[in-house]
Amino acid sequence: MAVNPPRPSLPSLNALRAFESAARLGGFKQAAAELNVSAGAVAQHVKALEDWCGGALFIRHAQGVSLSSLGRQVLPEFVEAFDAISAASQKLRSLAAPKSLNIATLPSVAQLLLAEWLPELRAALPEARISVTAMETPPNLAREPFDLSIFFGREAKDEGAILLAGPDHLLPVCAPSLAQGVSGFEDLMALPHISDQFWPDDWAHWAKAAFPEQSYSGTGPSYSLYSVAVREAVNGGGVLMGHQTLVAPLLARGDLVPVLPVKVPLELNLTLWRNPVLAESALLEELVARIRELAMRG
Amino acid sequence: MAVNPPRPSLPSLNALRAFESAARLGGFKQAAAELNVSAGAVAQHVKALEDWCGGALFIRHAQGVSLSSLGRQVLPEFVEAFDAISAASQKLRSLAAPKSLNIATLPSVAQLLLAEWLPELRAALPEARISVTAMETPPNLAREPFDLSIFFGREAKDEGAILLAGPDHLLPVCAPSLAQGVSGFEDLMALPHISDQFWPDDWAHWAKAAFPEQSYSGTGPSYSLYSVAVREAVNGGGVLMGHQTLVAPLLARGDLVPVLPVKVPLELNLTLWRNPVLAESALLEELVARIRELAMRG
DNA sequence: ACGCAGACCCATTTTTTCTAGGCCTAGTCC
DNA sequence: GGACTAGGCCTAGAAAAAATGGGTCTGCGT
Repeated sequence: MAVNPPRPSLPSLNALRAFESAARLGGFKQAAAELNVSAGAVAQHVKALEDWCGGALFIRHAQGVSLSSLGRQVLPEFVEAFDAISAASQKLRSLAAPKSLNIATLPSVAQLLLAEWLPELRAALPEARISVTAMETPPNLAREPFDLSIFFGREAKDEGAILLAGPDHLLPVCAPSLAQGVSGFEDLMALPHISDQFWPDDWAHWAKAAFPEQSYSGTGPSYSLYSVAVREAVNGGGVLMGHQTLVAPLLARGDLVPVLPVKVPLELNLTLWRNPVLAESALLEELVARIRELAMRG
Repeated sequence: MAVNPPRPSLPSLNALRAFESAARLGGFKQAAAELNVSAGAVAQHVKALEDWCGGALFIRHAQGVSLSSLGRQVLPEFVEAFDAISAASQKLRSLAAPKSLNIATLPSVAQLLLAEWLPELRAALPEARISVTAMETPPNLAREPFDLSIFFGREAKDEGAILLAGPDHLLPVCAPSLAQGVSGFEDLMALPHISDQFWPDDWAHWAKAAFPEQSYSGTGPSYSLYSVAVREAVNGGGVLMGHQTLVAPLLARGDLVPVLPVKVPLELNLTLWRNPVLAESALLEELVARIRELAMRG
């Protein structure tokens, strides 16, 4: 008795993080996505925290939750605290491995642009260790361990955002051999339409903007990786609805050609974001400058 | 493929906490005590963190560890961040249950003083829910969920410290019946000496200061709980080396009497600490004021 | 030289955490 | 107004993480 009775303690850090995430993003589901767990796990953490403090942090509605007044009062502190943890971890990472530069980007950008640029980047920064991580959704740079991210954004007005290319355009492209004799919408429709699962509406969007009077109902093979779709197009497997930003190197090289000279602008700009919590680093500066250069050139 | 590839993520919060604790306290063992786990667990967490960032955070010596330069660079950020987490949690607790007041104290203080005071405290603060948690070592109020702590301290110059009683004194006490006819050191030595395992040197200390020319080699029953020792003394089981601060109520009531009129001062002051991270609270103010009053009176 | 303190390593066990799938509720869309 | 859907809740069981414990190693201080 009285040896080491369990002392009351603060709630588990993971529970606090689940609360912070759910409160900041406005839902257990979004928090679950951010934390890479199931929504149920988040719900359990939040419940544990509510049990600990004895008050409700969220008001449960049939569709979603909203912060209770208690939750609203404490949220800012937790956001700041977890921001501080993340920032400290990032600092630790960058101090421990100052030569390693981590880039997060879309699989398509990684395979079609970065793979193109990397030899030159490596040559320009021989001492750096550049890693590329492909992902579908942009990382929260304040919370995930990357130095840079390259994604398509609507407008690059966030802090640390750098426009890499003007508005993206859609244009149908295919292998040179396949393009011969195609001169109008009908000809184009007669060919197989390659599409990508990440941008499933590209064909419809292009058709509607380019040939509003025609009705488009396309079918064709679809791929989850844009680069595979591109490869198929290069191999003569059909016509791909090309994102100019991404297929530019292949157009320049002549591997692909525009089928019809009709470009449709999109509200997507290839944008580079720098991690806002990281300290200045000459190496990183240099990498950013090189990428800008390469993007401009392409 | 490319569905949801595991994204690199920040290190686990528990690993970061283990690092922070070990670095702040200067050893895995101390960190283990603070976190209520074994030292091996702390070592594993720290190792995981070192693997994550790829650098050593501690330099291992045969006896203990010391911070590496990397560890030294990032420690302050982590300390601040975890302080912020703790503060936010405390705020959550106090907002969710504003009427509950948690006091941490020594078992002896809880049983001999607080138990004495509680009826009056409850009467003075009827709406409050006062909880008392007994523990051997003072809590880190910035990190553990208590509003107040009451412990013996050398000098109350920390922030938030309030002296509850002047320097503590040792004096031998026993039941009135047993005290009769005891008039000197010899008489006292002839009686059973009750001692407490938390302060095992009380008798020797008192004897050396009060009767330096005599040699003391005492034996007698020893109890892990001071209050049990006190009860034994009240029941006539022997002479207890009393801490004046603690036995004052019993002396006042006549349950115990001084055996010899020889008090020896100690460098221990019963001190009350207020949680430094908590916001102002009228209820807490009132409780502090009442406790001061009761302590002064006793 | 010896004993000791403190940390490491690793297999095992315990605890925590996560998932899966069914249920419930309230908007929404024919 | 009935079906559908989104978003959370609950519970059991599975999976993963963390903790323990004991054997080992290394220098420091007697």
